[in-house]
Amino acid sequence: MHALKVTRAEDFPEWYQAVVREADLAEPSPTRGSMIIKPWGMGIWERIQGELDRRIKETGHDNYYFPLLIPLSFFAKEAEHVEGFAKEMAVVTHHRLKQIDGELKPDPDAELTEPLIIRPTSETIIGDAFSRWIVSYRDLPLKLNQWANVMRWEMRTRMFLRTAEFLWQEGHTAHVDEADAMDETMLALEIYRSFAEDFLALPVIAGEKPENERFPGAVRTYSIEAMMQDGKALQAGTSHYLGTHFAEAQNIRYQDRDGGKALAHTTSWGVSTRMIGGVIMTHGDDDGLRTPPAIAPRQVVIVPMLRGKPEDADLKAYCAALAAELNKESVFGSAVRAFVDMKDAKPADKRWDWVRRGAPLICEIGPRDAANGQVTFINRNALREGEKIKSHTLTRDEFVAQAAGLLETNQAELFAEAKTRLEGAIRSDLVTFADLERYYGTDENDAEFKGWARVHWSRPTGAALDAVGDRLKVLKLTIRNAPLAQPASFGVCIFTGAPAVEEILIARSY
RNA sequence: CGGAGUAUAGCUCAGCCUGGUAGAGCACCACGUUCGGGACGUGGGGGUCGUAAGUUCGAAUCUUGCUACUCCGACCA
Repeated sequence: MHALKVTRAEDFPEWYQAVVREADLAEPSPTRGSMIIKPWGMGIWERIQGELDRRIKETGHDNYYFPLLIPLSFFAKEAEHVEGFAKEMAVVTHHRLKQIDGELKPDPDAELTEPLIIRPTSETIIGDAFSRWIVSYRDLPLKLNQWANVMRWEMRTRMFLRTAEFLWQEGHTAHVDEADAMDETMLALEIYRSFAEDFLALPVIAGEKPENERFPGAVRTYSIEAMMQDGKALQAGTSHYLGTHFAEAQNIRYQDRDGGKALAHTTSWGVSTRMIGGVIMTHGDDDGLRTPPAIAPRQVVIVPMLRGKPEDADLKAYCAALAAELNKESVFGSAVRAFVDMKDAKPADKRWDWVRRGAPLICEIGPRDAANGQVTFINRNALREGEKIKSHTLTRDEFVAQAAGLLETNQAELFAEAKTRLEGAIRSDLVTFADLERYYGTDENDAEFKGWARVHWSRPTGAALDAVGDRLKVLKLTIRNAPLAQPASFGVCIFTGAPAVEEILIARSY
């Protein structure tokens, strides 16, 4: 009897929805396509924010905040960029409401002279600021970051993975030349890779996106790709080298040493609340989420077995003291986050609430534990032995001394498990397109687990690349990226038979 | 935006075919019994059946429009 009604094997999308709901991560909101992020979900995002913000600042970036609303005319300047986002922009056109025939409507007399766009991303308005702030080569590099919400009017939304409004971090930088901007692009990508692996326990493959998957307006786009438990790929972060496209569109020029005028080279990079979706689909099980300890808002949850009797006072004191001792320990560079769940509810219910949320260590302390100076706990990573819940008992001193180590072990185990799955599910023996068709098949009802394929190709461009995309689309596949780590020599292109120049990852994706 | 499905209590759903004025389980509240672990008994609160219109003496039930959500696709970071 699992804590969730749906299992991953029965229906993966339903299971995902169930985890989001049952783990108290988020719920659908009355606003179309948007979600209410609940405490456990927001707590996870706050941990992601805190650590990533630290790493971003550590590498020489400062935080700024730009406005939510962007003048429409700003988008007209970069053709590819506007083409990429035009179909999903929310537009603000009025500044007043009025009762008309008993209905509250935008006041026709209060139409804005220029419509405002709710930012889908901030390149344009930040570029405008850059053009004023950058005068000399001495002003470069300019390395900015902002934490913000953005809105893209998506046709089909899914909690955390693709919502109309989402939270993210967007870095924007300007540099003297391509070499310096490319260094920055790769630095951001490496921050994401190491952050995902070290902190979220998400093994990822970093690489360059093919031409047809680039960010609108980018010269080169890089991504980190993670593998979900259904074998699909999730793009968990992106970094773009924008060349001088935005500099040209927005006149970001500087005076160089020789007194000449030159265009700045810009970059942008971001990760969003989508990462939480990746954590769910990587680490969740049929009892809910297993939250990686590094991002768990509460790492050790203590559930006192209260019985509404006078002895409860002693038990509460014991639990409070235990939490205080744990809080003095440190793990992942911060204090251990221990919490006593004093909610007036049945202990068994509280236990299952924390199991579904995925608190890494759940202590269930009864009067006998308190009397004997013991701690009885379950480890969310190894919740069951067969069908039965497995509980452990240590002395209080032992538990306090070992807690940080247990959390670190759990973090490492989650990563190792996901890494093994990732590496075991990449086929590199598919060398012809027929091999690819045979493996992925075209049967609509084929629910068998399919991982990724790592294949050689000749990097076709333009119409030839579109043709490749069409052939893959039949198999519901897309090119994810060309991993940074490439072999010394190549075979032939799986699509054209021409000599290959690169290895790429192919997968079904979110 | 196309295809399919769904919409009845906080949640999961029954009732609809064959129209007669609202049900179950879980959750919630009270009391009691339990108590090293998703306990049990008794009692109780809670729904204008997504929405609008039509047919009818009478609509959760039949008809039509609309809306929202889920899944698949298209689109997309």
